[in-house]
Amino acid sequence: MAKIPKIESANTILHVAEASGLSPATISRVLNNHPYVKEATRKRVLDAIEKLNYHRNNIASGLRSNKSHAIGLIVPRISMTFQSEVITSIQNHLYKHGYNLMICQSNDSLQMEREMVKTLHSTRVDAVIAACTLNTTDFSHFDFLMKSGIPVIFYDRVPTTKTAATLIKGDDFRGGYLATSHLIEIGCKNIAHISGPLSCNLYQDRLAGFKKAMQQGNLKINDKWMFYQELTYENARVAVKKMLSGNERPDAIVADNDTSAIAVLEYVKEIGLKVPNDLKIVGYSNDSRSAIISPSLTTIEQFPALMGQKIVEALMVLLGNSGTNTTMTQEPTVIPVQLIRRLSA
Amino acid sequence: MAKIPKIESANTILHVAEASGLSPATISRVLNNHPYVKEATRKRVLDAIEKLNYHRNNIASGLRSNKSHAIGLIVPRISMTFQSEVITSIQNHLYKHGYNLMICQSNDSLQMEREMVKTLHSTRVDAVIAACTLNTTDFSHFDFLMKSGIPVIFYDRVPTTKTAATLIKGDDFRGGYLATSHLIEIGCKNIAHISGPLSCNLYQDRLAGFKKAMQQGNLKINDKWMFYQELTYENARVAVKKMLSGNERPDAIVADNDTSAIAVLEYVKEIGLKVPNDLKIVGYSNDSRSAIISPSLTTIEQFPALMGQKIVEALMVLLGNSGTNTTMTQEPTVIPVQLIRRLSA
DNA sequence: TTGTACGCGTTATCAA
DNA sequence: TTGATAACGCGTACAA
Repeated sequence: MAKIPKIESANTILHVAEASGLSPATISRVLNNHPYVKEATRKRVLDAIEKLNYHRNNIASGLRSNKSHAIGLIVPRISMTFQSEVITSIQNHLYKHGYNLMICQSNDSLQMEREMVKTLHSTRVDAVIAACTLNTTDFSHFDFLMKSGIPVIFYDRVPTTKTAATLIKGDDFRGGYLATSHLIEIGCKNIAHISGPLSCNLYQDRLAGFKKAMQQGNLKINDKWMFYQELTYENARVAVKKMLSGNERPDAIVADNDTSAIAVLEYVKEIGLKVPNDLKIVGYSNDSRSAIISPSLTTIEQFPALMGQKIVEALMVLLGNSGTNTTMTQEPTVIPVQLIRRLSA
Repeated sequence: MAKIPKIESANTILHVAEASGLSPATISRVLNNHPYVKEATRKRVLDAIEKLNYHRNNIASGLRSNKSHAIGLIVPRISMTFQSEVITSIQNHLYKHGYNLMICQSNDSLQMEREMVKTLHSTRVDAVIAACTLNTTDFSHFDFLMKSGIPVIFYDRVPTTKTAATLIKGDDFRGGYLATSHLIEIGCKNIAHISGPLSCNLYQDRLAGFKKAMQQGNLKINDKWMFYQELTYENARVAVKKMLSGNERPDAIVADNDTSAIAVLEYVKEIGLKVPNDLKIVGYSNDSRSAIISPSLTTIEQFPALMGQKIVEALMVLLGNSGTNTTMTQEPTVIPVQLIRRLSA
């Protein structure tokens, strides 16, 4: 037999009003830090609030004021290292500004992403932050939010076409460039590239950086060494196997994430080649595994915590909570990247 | 000059009612899948909803029905591998049941945790899921939620004292036991232990498992080899340095997380000892790094995805959404653990 | 500086 | 099976 707990239904401003001998309007004023409240009155109200253990009902408040103080976040997968670090940062900063974070993951499904936009609209979040799926090339489902007055910030995976949304992205061009030109500087001539799918801006930009460095180094790109694929461990393994089975072998590989670079590194060790002597490898993301593997992996740091901070700063401007009167630029905010040199290249 | 976007203010059920020539009440019935709506009427409503691109205002709905369809989550840090995998699982399962996830991180601060309980109460979440801070020994701030009719589920780091909340925990006793008895089976006699702080149930239980295995193996516990500390890389390094600088040296170390085990492994390699020959090491959590490091790390798998699933299942029972009529047991639900044997032990 | 009265959009109750 | 009406708790225009 389950015991039925006695539920104290929550106090309202009416209770506080009664307890303090004031009107509900005054209570509301105190709660919202209105001017024109006598200090003594404020104190009386705060005492009553304390005594009754009153907590504002944000649902009712939101209905009236049209502000939920919740921010929606759509993300492909919470547990991807880079994403989880951005999210950690976003949540910490948002909380300081009095906003809550409502989190949705699309699992890289475009259909889920579309659904979640609707859900977040229904929830009347004050804004939406989104990192899109790998295959989102049409971003029009987000227009609905903006038309309804809900600002949208895209980060990491962002639209390449014109949009009214705010964009915050890593410097993927420079990341691709740094990785490649580092290899060239240390003497590589035959550089392979494991890229992500070009439907996604990230990999377009990294590829452009790769090409730029190759061109500057007067190196030819060998199409047999270029792979465009989802960046899984298995795919990378297949790719490197192919590359190393031909007559000509690359002397270096640039991979667009650390998972792929790790797959390469492990395969190469398995078949008895030495890294970096026989083959040099550069990854992307500075995943926690990259410092641990041996030889440790040279990779590109993306500063996820900084990205989270910039996202929230931009959001506060959009929501009019920023101290500064900054006008939003239409240009994307670009988060820097840095080559972390370790032993693999 | 920023251009002011034209904001279409959202349609309400009143608009839908007008467009379909029905009353708001009927629209609401359709939205909530009430019985007693004629099929033809339902169709008429759905058409109007479609035409107007209507989306229910969950804030208003929540005010009236006293259900926000949001679940609060309090977690020490989103980006810890284990936590982020549990969260991923929780979010995926919750979404299927039509609930949103509002996420807060305490950064292992008890004061933040207390604040967040209040915030989530104000938000009128339908339930709260919490993994507490390392130093939460008094859980009374959660009582407030339960008194207000908001059920609480603790997972991973749970209270050891009696509580009305639902508990879902890993089998930490067995994890500690498996790690230790494995070492004993392969011949270790002098086993050290790097434990977390005993304020936390996790480490109490793992320690008890350790002791049980030691006792069964007729092995003596050497107090100089027992460390109780926050499980950081640096702390573990200091600990192992101390252990290996004495006259007697352990032949194996059980660490309560993989970060500590990795710190041990790296230090031991630095000073020229061989793992597993000179020293055997077992970690805890099956962190992604543990398979990558060399030698690869023997560790304990905790099945975070399963834990997330069980959390949501328990929640649906508490919220009365479960198909089954299961009565909640008062016993904690225990998620199994498994020894992952690799090369370090 | 404070109080009165109304409305936000939805759902529940009751009556038809 | 459907409609009229009140209520959820709060914020704000307006009056005092």
